[in-house]
Amino acid sequence: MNIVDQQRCVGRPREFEEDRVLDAAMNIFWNQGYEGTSLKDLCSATGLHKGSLYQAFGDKHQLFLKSLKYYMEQSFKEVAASAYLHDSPMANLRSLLKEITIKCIEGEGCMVINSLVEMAPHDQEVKQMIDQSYVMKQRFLTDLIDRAQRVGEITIKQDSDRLAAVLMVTLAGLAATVKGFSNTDHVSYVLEDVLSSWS
Amino acid sequence: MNIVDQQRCVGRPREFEEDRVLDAAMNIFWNQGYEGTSLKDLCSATGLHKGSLYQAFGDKHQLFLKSLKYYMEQSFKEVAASAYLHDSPMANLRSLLKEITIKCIEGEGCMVINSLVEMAPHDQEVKQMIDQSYVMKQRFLTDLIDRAQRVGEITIKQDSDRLAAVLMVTLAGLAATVKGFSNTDHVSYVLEDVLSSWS
DNA sequence: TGTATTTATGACCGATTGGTAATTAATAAA
DNA sequence: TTTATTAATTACCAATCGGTCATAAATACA
Repeated sequence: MNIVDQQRCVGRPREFEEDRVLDAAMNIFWNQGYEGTSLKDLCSATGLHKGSLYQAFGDKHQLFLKSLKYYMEQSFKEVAASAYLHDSPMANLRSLLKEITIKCIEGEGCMVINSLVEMAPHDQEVKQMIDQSYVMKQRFLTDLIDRAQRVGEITIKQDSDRLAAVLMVTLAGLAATVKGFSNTDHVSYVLEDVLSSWS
Repeated sequence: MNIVDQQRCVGRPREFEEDRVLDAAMNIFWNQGYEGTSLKDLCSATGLHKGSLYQAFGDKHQLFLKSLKYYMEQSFKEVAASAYLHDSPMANLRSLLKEITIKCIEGEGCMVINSLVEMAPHDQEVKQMIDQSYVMKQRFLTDLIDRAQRVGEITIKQDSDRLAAVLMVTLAGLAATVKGFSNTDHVSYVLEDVLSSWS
């Protein structure tokens, strides 16, 4: 019944771009957490009044879920590309991890890890979202490690699955650790050190 | 002027043990975070009315700081002992990490990492407390690694400082990761896998 | 030019927030 | 027994919380 490209053309037109609002909401949730962010904060960050916010995105919790989803999509896009720059799988892995590290330091953490720590134990929807992305990311890493192992760039003494799990935990640790450090030099080396012990 | 062991003996005596209240407050902050815990929560957890809570521990933030300090002391005591069980430094390191992992899974995370993620960027006092304990713990690990390197149980290809930093980040990652997993099998192996690549 | 429909705005809601202060109760010292 | 001192309890506070609703404004269509 619905025509796919049908524009909403009845009634007063929206005065905001949905993605720009989502981006603003994402940033403040990322920075302050769910409980730490009030509707007032969200209004001043997005420039919308709360009535509009509710009509467009639902209540605070729904808006958070949409913000988190938006974060996951954007951050993955931004970072995944750097895993296809080189011929060598190991070089790709390195540049991927380097890119993640940089983004993590720049953003002073990762919204997924923040939400995992704050909400996952008490919020089934958040937990599920994070779990899904976790599985996908770990698979992404496993593939990369697998290829590196097949060309002899990484030892085959350990399973690619388990090496990927190590990386996932290390990345989570990175995202937590950067929240407490002004000097991020030490942190930048950790992933390199982990990789260098795999050759 | 003050006699050290002088009991407070003037006025109505307290009906609670300070440590028991601190333990209850710690547990609920640990579980729900700072913003996620209300005074009502704290009252029902401790059994005290808020008037008493304020008189004895100050406001919510001060009570949190005292709870966090209490957590740090208790958890360190509980865990550090397992680093002196064996003759081999590597065996001591292993049992220490195993013990930390178990406690982390049992407690569904670590209050220090929770607080780091939620509060450190916006709370200077929390940040300082965590930073101090971080330095101490890393030094503790560095010593252990150093001894293991001197008896040839760990490769000297990498600096003990940097290996300790890797462990610290991995442990932070562990504390974050367990908050999203019902099945903790995979997680238990991560630290072993890291260690096994150091031999 | 109405009319229908959607959006923007701000007043409004009850509940809860962290925090205070007055009152009562319990003890030691005088 | 009176007095000083501290603790327990509760009534109370302004501010803020997340959320709703009535109204005005802006568009497409008839």
